[in-house]
Amino acid sequence: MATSGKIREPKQERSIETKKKIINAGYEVFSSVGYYGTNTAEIAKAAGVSTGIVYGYFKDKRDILLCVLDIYIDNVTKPLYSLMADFTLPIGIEDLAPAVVDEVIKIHETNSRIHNTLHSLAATDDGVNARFSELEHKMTTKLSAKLNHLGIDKPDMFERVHLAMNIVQSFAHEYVFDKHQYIDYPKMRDIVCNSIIKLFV
Amino acid sequence: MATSGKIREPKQERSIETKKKIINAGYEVFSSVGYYGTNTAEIAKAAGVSTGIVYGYFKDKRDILLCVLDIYIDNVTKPLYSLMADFTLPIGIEDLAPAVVDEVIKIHETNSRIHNTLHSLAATDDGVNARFSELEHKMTTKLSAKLNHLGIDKPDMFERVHLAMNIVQSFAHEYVFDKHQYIDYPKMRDIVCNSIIKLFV
Amino acid sequence: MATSGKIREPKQERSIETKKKIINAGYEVFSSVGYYGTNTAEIAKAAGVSTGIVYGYFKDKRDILLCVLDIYIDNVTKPLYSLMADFTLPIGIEDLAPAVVDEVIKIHETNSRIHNTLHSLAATDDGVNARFSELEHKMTTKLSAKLNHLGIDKPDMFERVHLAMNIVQSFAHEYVFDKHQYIDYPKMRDIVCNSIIKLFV
Amino acid sequence: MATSGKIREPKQERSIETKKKIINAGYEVFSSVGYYGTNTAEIAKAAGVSTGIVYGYFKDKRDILLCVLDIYIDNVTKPLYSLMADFTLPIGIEDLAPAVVDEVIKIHETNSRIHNTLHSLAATDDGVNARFSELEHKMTTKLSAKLNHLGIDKPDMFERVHLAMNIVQSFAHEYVFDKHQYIDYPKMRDIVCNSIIKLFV
DNA sequence: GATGAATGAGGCTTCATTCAT
DNA sequence: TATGAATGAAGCCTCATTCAT
Repeated sequence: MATSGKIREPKQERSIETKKKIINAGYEVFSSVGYYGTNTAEIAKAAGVSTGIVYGYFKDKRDILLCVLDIYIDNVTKPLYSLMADFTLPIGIEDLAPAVVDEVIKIHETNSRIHNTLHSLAATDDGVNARFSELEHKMTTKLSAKLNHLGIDKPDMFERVHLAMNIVQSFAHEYVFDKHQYIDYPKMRDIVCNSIIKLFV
Repeated sequence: MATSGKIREPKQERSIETKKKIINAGYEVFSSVGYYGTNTAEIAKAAGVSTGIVYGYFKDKRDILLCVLDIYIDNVTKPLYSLMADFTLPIGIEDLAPAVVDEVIKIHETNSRIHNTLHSLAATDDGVNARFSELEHKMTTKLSAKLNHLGIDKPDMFERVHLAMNIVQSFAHEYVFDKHQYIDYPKMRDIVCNSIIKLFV
Repeated sequence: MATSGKIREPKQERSIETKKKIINAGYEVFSSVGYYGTNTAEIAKAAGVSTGIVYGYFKDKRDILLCVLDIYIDNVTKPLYSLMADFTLPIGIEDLAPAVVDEVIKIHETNSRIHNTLHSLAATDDGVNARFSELEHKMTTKLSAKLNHLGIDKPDMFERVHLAMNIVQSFAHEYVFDKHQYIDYPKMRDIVCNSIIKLFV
Repeated sequence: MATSGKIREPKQERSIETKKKIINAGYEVFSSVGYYGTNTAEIAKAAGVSTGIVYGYFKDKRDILLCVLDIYIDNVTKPLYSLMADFTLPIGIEDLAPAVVDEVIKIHETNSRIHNTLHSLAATDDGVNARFSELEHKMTTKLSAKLNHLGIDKPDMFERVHLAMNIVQSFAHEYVFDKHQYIDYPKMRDIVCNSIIKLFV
């Protein structure tokens, strides 16, 4: 993040703490009422700081969002990377797929609301959009490499992995929000797993 | 839908035309800069009318959006229903899937930007969200019935159809925005078709 | 009412009727929600005419109010003049005062709400204010003359009559709105009558 | 009174000062052009502050008015209460009445215009109306008690006191605005005093 | 005369951001 | 650093009035 001269890059313990508090407050507030449904005063209040100081740490409101996005990306990637690290040979896609699906659901359960907010903004904010793309790119690359490493290989791996990710993500979203009463989500989960498996066998 | 007493329910040619102009302007403006990136004055200007008259036809800014949403839903459903009507026996899922995928891509090419805007709002607007859910429900039901009618049957049809729709939709989105340079979208299209086919054989 | 060239002074039956309908509608609407609580469209609607034609008969919104004020003044003065005409010798202030008080109450019962509205505007509208002053002036003069004619005479008659009118009016207002629960209004009426009587004996 | 979360309940010197400035500006502006004849921007300007900060201290425009009403009530009641406190035995209604009348005139000379504005709104605003009623109630009660204490007693005291107040008030109003040229106000004052005296002897 | 659609100025209010302390 | 009061641009909406038909 290119921070202009006016914005402090906090070095001291206390400052770092304050900045974190604001980001966390932003995370909460943006999660529950969205970016446009809130205002900086509320974020400051939720963080337990004054309105003014927010602009000591952030260039503007969007800058807070960008930091929240960083947190979100961490929240999403870390457990997945960690899960991937746990996969060791011998393991087949049959075991891998459900594990990933369930993990993504778990991640979504904690982050679905901020996901919504951030995703909403990707439509109009190129910066946000770019980060989502980058995230997908990284995940695709990492996952492909991992699968390859585990002996799972097919032509057009990027395309398959990417598609798999799309499927899992849109399913996790539905699952968490439990949008449709006519859908049996546990059953759907099995079908999802199966579809993914079939992508790699 | 429920228009209060103050809102004109246009009967005359001229009124209907004006209302349409505003909705179309809303469609354009919301498409290009999003709901929060614009204001009623700009919509009015784009429609070639005064600010005031907008409130003669719509309760508020959101009401315009809701009408744009109606248009969007029409734009999405009509060609699909029409496509479905064209499917007649004998036809297999192998032919059906690519046709649907290509049609959805085509639809998305015209409506992707408004789709983004509307989808963004579903996160914070229950009304918008409900309409999207309803749309998905209707599509799922119709498609299931159609497949069944064509002799394509499997257990858990709703779950399969719904998943298929999710897959197609998220793919079409990617395809249209051509987000990732490392993805070969035509190839991905084939994989998508294959995944869908496998859901129903 | 100096009506500018654009405003028709209706000559035809039908036009006169339309103008009356609008004034009556104004009377009703201004009575129930006040001058600022309404708008010309509502008046037109209540009158069963179009918005546009209102400006065929009236210069502006205020002009309607001024005509309503005329009606109000008629409503107030006519019954009082008629009552005064009924007073014939021999009659004393003891009989006269209660009769007037009761008549004013009766008048207020029908016109209290428009009275409120009009009185409100007198504070900021010099025209309205002037008409109220004129009304009071006329009433004072007429009443003084009548009393004199009936042999009721005192020094400073204008002052006494005017005060008497003030008393009756403020009482009638309270009586109609029954504002204070701790007041026994019938009793208060008797005291009011007595006070007035004492002004002239 | 009930200030929502967003409204500053000023604690600091500076805040209190600003709030006062706005109320005073409201008092002036509402006095001279009425409630509907002005807008928040003008009030802010008159107070020497920005438009925005007004909404830091007040919920809306009406809220300012309510605070102005508080000031008005203070302006009216304090000198009267103070005058009443000065009355000590032995004193008769003959001395008391003129003192009160003159005091009310004095009060009205300073507050007549805001009185007009506020009174105007009582017609359509229940809150304002209620406060006026309450004020009258309090004054009636206090005055009755005081008179009783001074040995002035009659049946139906509330009715008499209330009527006396009405008389004084409507007279003071006329006196201040000097509405009628044909009225000799000093003479009228004497008649008013006499009427009041006669209510209590 | 009559209609009701259209105009556009202006009011109320919010809120990202700055500033005095 | 920190506070929270202050700024002012901008958004949404209303409504008296005009105008095309």
